[in-house]
Amino acid sequence: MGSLRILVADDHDLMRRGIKTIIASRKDWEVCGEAVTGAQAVAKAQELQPDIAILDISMPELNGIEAAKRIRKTSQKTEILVLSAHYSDQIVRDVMEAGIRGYLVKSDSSRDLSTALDSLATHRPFYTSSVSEIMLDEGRGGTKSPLRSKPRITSRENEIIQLLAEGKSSKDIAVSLNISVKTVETHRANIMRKLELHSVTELVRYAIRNSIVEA
Amino acid sequence: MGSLRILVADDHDLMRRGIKTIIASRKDWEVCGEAVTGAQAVAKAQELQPDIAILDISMPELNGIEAAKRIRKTSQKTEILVLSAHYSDQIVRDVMEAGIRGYLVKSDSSRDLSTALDSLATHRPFYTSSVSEIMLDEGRGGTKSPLRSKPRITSRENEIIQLLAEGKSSKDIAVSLNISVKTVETHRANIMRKLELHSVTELVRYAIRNSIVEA
DNA sequence: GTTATCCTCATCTTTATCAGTGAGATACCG
DNA sequence: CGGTATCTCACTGATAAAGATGAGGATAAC
Repeated sequence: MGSLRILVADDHDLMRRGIKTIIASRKDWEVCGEAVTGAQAVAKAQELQPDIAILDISMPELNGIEAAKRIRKTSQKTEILVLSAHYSDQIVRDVMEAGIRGYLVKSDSSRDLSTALDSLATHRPFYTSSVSEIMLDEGRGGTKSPLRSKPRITSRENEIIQLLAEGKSSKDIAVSLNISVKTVETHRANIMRKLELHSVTELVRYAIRNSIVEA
Repeated sequence: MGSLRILVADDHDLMRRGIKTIIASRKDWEVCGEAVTGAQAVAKAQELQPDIAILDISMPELNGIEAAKRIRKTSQKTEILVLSAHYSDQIVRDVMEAGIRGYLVKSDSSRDLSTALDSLATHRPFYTSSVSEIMLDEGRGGTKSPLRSKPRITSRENEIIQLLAEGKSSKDIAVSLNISVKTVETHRANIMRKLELHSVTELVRYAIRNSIVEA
């Protein structure tokens, strides 16, 4: 038996409080840990092996999607629910690709959070209706599916997009990731080519549109 | 007598919950109303005349700053506390210019929210330390100019901000405005200095935050 | 009519980005 | 095992941006 152990990761203290009130409303649910950054979420998930991890998409250092991918490797039993401030097709695509089985927008009602947790507790996926529609579209395997035609952006590339959009230079990124500036520049070039962008300006707008960072 | 009546405006249900738990922790505080959009916040403030209005900056329809300006007109006794997702010098300036006496970043601890409410309840302003530093900087040398800091961006500069944020290079802009590249670069430098930005990345985010362009 | 602001253009130096190409290492998959 | 993808680092070269200063001309405000 035992209660459902939940890890809550969000950089906003007040948001974590809001989430915790929902969890506290059920006797069989408990918050086993909290995290403020994506990296911290990964570490705590590995340590605590929670039943569910609730991850905000927009977190410093490592965003929720990337954190989710890593948690899936180090803590296989953990179901993941991601929260994003805004809805976007790109996020949905990323969420599905990361094998995340729960997705909520923060403006959804908190009752939806309960429902989502109930679903994940019994290993049933939970997506809001808009997300389900996208999934059906993808499933049809249409040659013209606009969501399918986009090139694949790797985890490392996404990480670099985030850091670039946060205002860091190639050199800054090289230092913080402990890799060569040359490598960062190669990633940059690949990102630009894949997304058909031609300046950091366009890249920043891409990142904001897709909630990789906030404006 | 009577308890402190507080209006809570945020488009995220979970965030409102988080805020409400803080308010609920004090017997002499009560939530007298909630709002999901800026326009709704203005209407409810006029109707309820709360002691304090807590406004998220990023709300649909009407942002927190604009909502605050209107509330100050229709409900003079209401003290305003704004919350923003991230810290920015520009927001601080806007906040001060709007005559808002409380400012918190969502990543601040929820204990800071209690402290802020305590301050505003007794009509003392509350700003986090980083904000206070800006204010001191601004106040220095000007007896009556708390807004001296907000540099005026000229129309030509705004025009160039927009074009930059749309992804154009200095040369592109020079061509489309029929001026020298050197002139564009001077404008750029002036913009950067005035807004305390240090890269196009930051400039793009500034432009998006201030609705000069869309993401 | 002097002041202040804005727009304009310039020189100079240093650092960063963009773009193309190649290539070794590792890890995963069928 | 072989193929594919990813991450890593490098070289070369062209272009752009960042930061500091100076300065002339137009215009509107005091």
